[in-house]
Amino acid sequence: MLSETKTRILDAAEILLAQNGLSATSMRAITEAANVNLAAINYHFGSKEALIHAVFARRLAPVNERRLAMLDQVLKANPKRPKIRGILRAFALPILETAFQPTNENCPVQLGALMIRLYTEPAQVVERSFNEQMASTARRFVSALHTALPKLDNEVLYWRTHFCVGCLVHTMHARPILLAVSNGTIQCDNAEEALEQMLPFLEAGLTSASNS
Amino acid sequence: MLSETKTRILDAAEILLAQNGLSATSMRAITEAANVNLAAINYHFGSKEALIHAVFARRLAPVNERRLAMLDQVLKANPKRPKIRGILRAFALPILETAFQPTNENCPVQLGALMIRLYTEPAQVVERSFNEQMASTARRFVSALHTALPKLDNEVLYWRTHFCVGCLVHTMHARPILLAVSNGTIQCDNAEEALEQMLPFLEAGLTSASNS
DNA sequence: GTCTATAGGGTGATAGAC
DNA sequence: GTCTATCACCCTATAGAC
Repeated sequence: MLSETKTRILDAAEILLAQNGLSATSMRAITEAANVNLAAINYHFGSKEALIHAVFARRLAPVNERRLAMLDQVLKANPKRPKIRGILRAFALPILETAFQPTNENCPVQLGALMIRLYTEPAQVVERSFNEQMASTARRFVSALHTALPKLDNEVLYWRTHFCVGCLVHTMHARPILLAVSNGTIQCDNAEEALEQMLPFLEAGLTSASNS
Repeated sequence: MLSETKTRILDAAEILLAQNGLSATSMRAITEAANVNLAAINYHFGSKEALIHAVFARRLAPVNERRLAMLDQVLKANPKRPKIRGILRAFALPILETAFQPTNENCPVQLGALMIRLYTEPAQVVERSFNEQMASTARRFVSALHTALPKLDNEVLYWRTHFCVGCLVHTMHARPILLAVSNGTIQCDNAEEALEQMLPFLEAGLTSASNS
């Protein structure tokens, strides 16, 4: 069980890290927001880097558990030819929901903005988080897609999975851009709506002919 | 004409900003790499923020010029029903080429890693760069896609354009991830190869039925 | 477990000599 | 245009009192 202080630090840290990025967020800013002392971070986590890792681990672990549970369902329903739409949904929905669910009402932070740090911040800081939390999950999904699309060349499958991840990542963190380019037409404030737009696009891309 | 010092600062800055991010890159690191004095940045650019803006402007201006020139060609060839593949190519190729073209042989920096900062770093720092350099170009392309896909609902078109940008951005900056997940199968070291994989995927996504 | 105090160093920016 | 020197501030981490 986490101490209350530890939880308060994690809560404050994930909001600030998501908003401002990893290196732009100071331990001072975190401790002030969490109403704890500066030394508390080092006592509870050891260092800023270890705190960052803990922030990612807390959010990613349950997301990936849910992803794999949903994937198992999809594979069990059609073991020989699992449904592409189901695989994509299992990959996207759990993380999209965290991206559209504010952590608390005072600060409706997009967790997508936190996730994007895994892909963009200087490698060594988040590499451990990425490898521990994401790599094995990604391989499970590529393997499922391979079963669903047996005729697709392996190399093409890797590329297309990569494109799917790109769509997902961009959808999670670049909502302001979508809002701006669409002149305010598109608000997009729930995961199901985003998913409904995304799934047909991704499935069509995955199943398209390689060159036409 | 730029002074030699100014150019050296821009060259050094773009490499470091791309590698380490905006706030993690100090003016001291830049001036050391450029072999100029610390005060030179403030003399030539005024501030760190103004330097960052100059770095983006120098690279994005020619890219967007080329994009719009290519788009004009595509629109002129088929004014009433321009080819989707051509529009996508005009949007993607110019920036992909800069992403795969090292700025100099000493440090083969991916310019894609620099571009991604436009999407991920704290908004106010790059907002001006984004608005000045990207927003109008994006609108021209959305409008062209609208002409090419007249039956597509406006809202759906915005979403799908957004997904296309996501694929492109991810392809430009996340090459290491593609390399890792594919177990080293995919090297991907030139723009044409990436484009060949991307265009069928995006076109299929853009033209897919909205719900199936 | 939580605090204060501080070490030791990096940061952007600027004044002023040359 | 380019330098040195310096200001005022922020940073992470830790020692040691309570």
